[in-house]
Amino acid sequence: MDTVTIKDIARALNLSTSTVSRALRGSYEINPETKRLVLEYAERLNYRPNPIALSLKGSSSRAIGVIVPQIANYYFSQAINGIEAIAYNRGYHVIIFQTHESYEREVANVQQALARKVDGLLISLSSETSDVEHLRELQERNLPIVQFDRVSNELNTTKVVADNFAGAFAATEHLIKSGRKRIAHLTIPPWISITQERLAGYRAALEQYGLEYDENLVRYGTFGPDEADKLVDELLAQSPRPDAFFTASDRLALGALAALQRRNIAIPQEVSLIGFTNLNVADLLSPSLSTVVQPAQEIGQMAAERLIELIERKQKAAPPSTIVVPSHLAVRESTRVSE
Amino acid sequence: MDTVTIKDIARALNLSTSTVSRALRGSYEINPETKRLVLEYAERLNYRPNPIALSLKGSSSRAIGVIVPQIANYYFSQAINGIEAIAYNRGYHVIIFQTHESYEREVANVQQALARKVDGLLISLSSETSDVEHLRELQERNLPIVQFDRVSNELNTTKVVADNFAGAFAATEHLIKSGRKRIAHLTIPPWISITQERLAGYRAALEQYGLEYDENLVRYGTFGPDEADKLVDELLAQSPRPDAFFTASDRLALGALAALQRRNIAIPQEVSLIGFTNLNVADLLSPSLSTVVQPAQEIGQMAAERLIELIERKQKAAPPSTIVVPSHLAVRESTRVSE
DNA sequence: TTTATTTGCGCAATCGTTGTCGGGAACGTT
DNA sequence: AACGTTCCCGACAACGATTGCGCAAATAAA
Repeated sequence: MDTVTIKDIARALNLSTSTVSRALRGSYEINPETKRLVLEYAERLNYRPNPIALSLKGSSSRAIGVIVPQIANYYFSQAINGIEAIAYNRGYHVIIFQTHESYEREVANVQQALARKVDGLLISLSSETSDVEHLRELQERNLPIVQFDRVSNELNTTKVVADNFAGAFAATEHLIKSGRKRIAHLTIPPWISITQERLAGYRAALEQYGLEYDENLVRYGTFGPDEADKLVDELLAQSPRPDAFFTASDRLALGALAALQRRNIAIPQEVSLIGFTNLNVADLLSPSLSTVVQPAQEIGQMAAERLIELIERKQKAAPPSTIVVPSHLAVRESTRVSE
Repeated sequence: MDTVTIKDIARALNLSTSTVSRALRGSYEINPETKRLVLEYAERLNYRPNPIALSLKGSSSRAIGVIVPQIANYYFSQAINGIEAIAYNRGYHVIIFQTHESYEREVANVQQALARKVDGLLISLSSETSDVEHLRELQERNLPIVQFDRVSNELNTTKVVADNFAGAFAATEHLIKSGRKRIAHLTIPPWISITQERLAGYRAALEQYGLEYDENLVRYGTFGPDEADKLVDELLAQSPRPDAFFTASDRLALGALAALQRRNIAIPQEVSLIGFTNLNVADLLSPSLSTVVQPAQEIGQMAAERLIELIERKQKAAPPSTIVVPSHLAVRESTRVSE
């Protein structure tokens, strides 16, 4: 009584549903005149095919699942923004799932996405995830998957990531060139892909400039609140004290900034601070925060584009590859030494 | 071959699909023994009912649609976070739509949500929306709707909003009490509900403290980028010059802050600045920004709770009401005058 | 005129699940 | 012995759309 179905059209035009269906999708074996009639009537009634019926029929659901640790995070919300923009243009819907950094919820979310018959999955792994069997299974069932940001190399899928190595290298190099010698690295859990890459970039820069890598200067946070305080304390307790902090996430950067200010440590006079973040307010902070800028939205866009290509081309799509989106250095007050 | 259906179970146990279906939902007219058999087998095969088939069948899709202007906005991403948390607990999925502040896309999104057979809709109107016929129609079709944040009073639905009047009143009062006399109000488009309420709070405070309301001090922005600059210029050009700015959104607050700094106007010495925002970095800005804090996540949660109640109780749910979530004042440096 | 071929369309199955109906077996009641 | 009840369960249709198959009429070829 409510929404128009193919049956309504068939009844009204005294045709069979098959004919209407074929007319609507322009099958060659329908009389042009009949076709016109159907099309006009459908237009007039504002007919829209029922996507639920279509998914049930087995074709596609025109929905993609997006699994991220947390929506209320500037990085991910921007990435989702990019994803949604592409998906919308291509006629797909986006169903969002949050893992809240929990492996269990990630597995549950993957199941749910599957049950919803999403045509493909975009995922950024939770910090707890080390085992990726739940994804491998999907892959074997031929569900298109694209990983982004936090990816696992155990999984042979297309991946879209920022250039973490180069970004970390550039940040570290910048600190070294501005005269810093004991550069601490405050980062996220070690088993996450981006942690490794950033750490590698950090080490490579140290090495290139003849500074020793001291693992006591590296601290791994989780994603809990206010843990930066503790980590900063531990690092400051060392002697000689670090003269620079390189942090690997928004939260840690802000946490470190707040922690240092609370301890009345002058930035950048006493210690420099640079973040690997995505904050749009970095230059309004006090002091304005130097950052390695990640193109979150672009990453989301590219991931969505790749996924849709995978969905629509299936077998004949390009083989899994890793797309590295460049990041760039934004130098601001927090690392500006005037000596 | 892939996912387990009720048919597989029926075949394996030599039963009919009807019986299996009934056994699974514990119908009383199934032999307990049979029931046990079915349940066990289903458990073993990890059977999950196909939600697509269920939605087609006409019952519920266990999905709710969320329509917001923009995900990459701290307010909305937090609200969505709250929504998702509640939805997840109650077994619902969240399908996200962005309007990008476009009326046309809002209408399209509403249609899409409908086509997806969402069980209910949470919506925060786009800034372009003045006509709400597209929603009234849904309402007449008995689709549960809850409006939040940017709501229309043309529509008799449950609404969840921050206490915009009280928040604006408190902000204005605070500025007045700290000695400000010409308080400018930088706000969002006038036809949005929250604009009206905040404006009313602003006016009420002026009136209560015997200050004249000057409409030249009120400027309406859109949601475009970098427009704050222009508005700030216009306001500063007046004489006497405003000695305080009260802004109504994150973007305007940050824009005003940046604009004032670029003009080398000292905050709070020359002008005070207070925002009606949801920024988590407000106290790390330079100067730290006084704000009226909106409980975005809580608003999302309450909206989701109300919606699900509406969905599950249908007719016998509570009648539409407006839930006002209190906001509070956070005074920081940007309004701290030491005279 | 008879036989092929094309054109245009309908029938029925299908996807996974549920609701309506009805029917056989076992039991209890006269 | 005949009838009425329960108790369990299966057949069938339906939700909205697609699709393989087949069939009739019209046209072309023989």
